[in-house]
Amino acid sequence: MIRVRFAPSPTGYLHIGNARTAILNWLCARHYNGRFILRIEDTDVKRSSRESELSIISDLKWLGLNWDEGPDIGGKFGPYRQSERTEIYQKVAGKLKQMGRAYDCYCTDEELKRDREEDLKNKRPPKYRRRCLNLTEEEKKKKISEGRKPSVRFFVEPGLISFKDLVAGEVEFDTVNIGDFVILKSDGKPTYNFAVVVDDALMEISIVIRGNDHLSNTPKQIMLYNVLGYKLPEFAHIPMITGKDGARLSKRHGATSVMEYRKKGYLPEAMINYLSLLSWSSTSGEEILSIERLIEEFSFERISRSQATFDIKKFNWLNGYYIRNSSIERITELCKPYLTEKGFEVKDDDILEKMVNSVKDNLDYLSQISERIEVFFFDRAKTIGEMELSFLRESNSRMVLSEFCKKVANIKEFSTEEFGRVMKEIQNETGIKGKSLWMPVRLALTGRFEGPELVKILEIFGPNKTRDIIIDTYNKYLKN
RNA sequence: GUCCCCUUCGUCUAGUGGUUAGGACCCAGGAUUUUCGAUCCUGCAACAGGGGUUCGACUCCCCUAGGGGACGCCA
Repeated sequence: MIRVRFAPSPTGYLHIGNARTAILNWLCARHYNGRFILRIEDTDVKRSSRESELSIISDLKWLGLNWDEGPDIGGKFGPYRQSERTEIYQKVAGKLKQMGRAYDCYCTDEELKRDREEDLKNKRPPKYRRRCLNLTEEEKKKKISEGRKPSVRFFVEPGLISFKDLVAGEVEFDTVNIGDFVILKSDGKPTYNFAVVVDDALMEISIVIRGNDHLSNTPKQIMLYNVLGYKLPEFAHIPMITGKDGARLSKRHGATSVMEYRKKGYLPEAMINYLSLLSWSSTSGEEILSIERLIEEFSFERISRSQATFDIKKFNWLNGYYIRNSSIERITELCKPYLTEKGFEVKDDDILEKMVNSVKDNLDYLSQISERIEVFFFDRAKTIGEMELSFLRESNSRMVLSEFCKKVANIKEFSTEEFGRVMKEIQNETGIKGKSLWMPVRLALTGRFEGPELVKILEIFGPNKTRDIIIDTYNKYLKN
């Protein structure tokens, strides 16, 4: 049974990079019919919060990633929150101390920092100097009486650690480059490198899929596995997602949280599809892939080793594709909150659907809806711009519109068919056609060069209102 | 500074010794269109550099350069 896990730290919103890690874990679990476990790594008391945990869970659910065991639903390997497993870590750390593979360290942050800076200044790799390795009982007592609380460090033995990563391939590390690292902080909480090993082992995680930034942590963890006699899992370090400058995705690259994209109106299936395309490709070469296809095609072999740049343009394209191919009912429903926010209320759902449908094919993301269908709520001919106005004042435009007004003024029951017939007449009589013929009408009606198709506006406004607006605009700007 | 990873069009990628180096996004042009867009078609554009190995290297090896990551009582 394949068991994989996603283990976020609840210190903020779900990050795009973490979301991708979650997706890959989930795809792997579903592909192999294994179990997907959610574990909360909240050992940093200061930075972790329940709000973050809740928002991460909410985003994961929105993406459609369901887990088989987790803090909210339990499971037989629980608890699934590290803050609730403190005694476990302390017991294991105690065992390590008994084995002589861990020891108390009384160094203060300041002392450690000073050593570090000195190493860096002398261009030496910063490494713990084992100041507390051979402390006598006297010295320990003295430190304690000074009010120092010890942390616990793992004793690193020299040697070569190598393993075969499912993505990175064969990797080897020399432990001389690794200092004795802290496994238990002075507040009694475990550090990441310690907790992750204990939990992954106890929760019987069989494949550890995580970001490539953890690759150099792996030898530390393998030492722990070995000393503790735990069964080693397989490792799969997936390439990181970067911004345009090649550095890991961060705030300065723009939106980095799933929440932000969610709010902007990106579709979850588009996000999963796009993120799965980063550092991975289908054997078929296709890029539009359903969740089912992604599960079916998941394979470590097709995950590339190089980092990928997050490209918002391609994401927009893909999201637009999904919007275009979703039902008008769904899109309309999803658009409602954005319209409400702008005060665009439409009682009749049929009309609203028509409005949304008139621009549905042009959206990158849903929140664009309000500006796109603004034309139906404002008389935009009243706020016409300079460029638009000068186009309207060209002789062709004047001719088209004056003819239009003249022909239409005496028609009692104006209809859509009538509208078409009148335009045809104008075309025949003046010889003006195409853009020159229709743009004046569009401008007079909407005040803008672009917008929904004219027929669709006509359909929503109705022939009479359409006519009235055009005549008004003509009278206002072109009468003399 | 030390260690680890990476390097094909601007971006995401295909490619596992012999290909006109393919696709997608972007961009440009055309078609269509009652605007923009959407759609269809066409085009632009890449093997980081240098050594090997080989009859033959994008592909295998080494070096250099560049990028990224780790070296925290953050995860």
